[in-house]
Amino acid sequence: MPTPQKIAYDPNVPVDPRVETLVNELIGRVADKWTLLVLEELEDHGTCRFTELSRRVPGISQKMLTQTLRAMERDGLVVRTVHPVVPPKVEYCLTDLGHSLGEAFCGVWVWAEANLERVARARMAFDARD
Amino acid sequence: MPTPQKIAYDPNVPVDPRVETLVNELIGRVADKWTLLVLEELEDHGTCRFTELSRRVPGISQKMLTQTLRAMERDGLVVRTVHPVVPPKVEYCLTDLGHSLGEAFCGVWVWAEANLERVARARMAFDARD
DNA sequence: GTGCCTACTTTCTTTTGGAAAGTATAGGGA
DNA sequence: TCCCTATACTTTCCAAAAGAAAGTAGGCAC
Repeated sequence: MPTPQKIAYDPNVPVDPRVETLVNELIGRVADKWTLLVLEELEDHGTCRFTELSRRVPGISQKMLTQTLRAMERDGLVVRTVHPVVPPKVEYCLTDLGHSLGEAFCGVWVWAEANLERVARARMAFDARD
Repeated sequence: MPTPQKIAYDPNVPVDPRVETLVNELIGRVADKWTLLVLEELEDHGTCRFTELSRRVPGISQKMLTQTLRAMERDGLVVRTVHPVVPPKVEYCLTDLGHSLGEAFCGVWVWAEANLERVARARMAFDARD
């Protein structure tokens, strides 16, 4: 292990550009509307079934829910458990990694809630120009 | 002001569903790949010109850069300054609000850098199944 | 005149997303 | 027996969004 793990970002330590590319790709994958909403739902309600999620996540289509859950499973964020019964029962829950991502995004939820009004005012001001 | 501003999320305090809808919408707007990458660039390099940004943000097209910057401007995240010269010179920089969003996303960057390998391993394991 | 510079805009094509219908399977009711 | 229900998808079709590339404006150097 050549370097100890960093805790916070330090702009004075240049990052290996290959690492930066990988980080950008991962951020692009993970910073997705549906991934975020599913993550939040699983954080708040723990283990969920497919239909439960599709009811809880506002506006998601079944297609996007399947895609999002598969991608999250592949990335190690959720575990998918199939119970071989009829009608089918499939449960999804967060892994430790998924939970840690949820915590990392926590600041963004807090920010959004705290700044709703500021953004609304900025939009009104912008739209009123000209 | 009916309630004091919350600092952290408390699952025991139910949130007004209308507020939750607005927060979801705002998250959906702001948690966008290009918004994040532009935000990072402006955090790291301060004021930037259009072409500079399009060079620095990997893979963005001019069209998406314009769209992203306009949306960020409308939301009060960046300021756009036009210098009436020829050839044109337009500078973009973060507002306080934009900077605070950057800080809120900081946890996600740290998470991504810290967990690159774990995600890579999860993907390999997933792809090796069957 | 021709070309150059920047910050876009426009046009066209490809990719992605959403809505709705279809699939498989077993049990229960008429 | 036939039909209906329930769940977790998959498929199909169409609209919306994103990407690539070319076009625009307008002063200045040559």
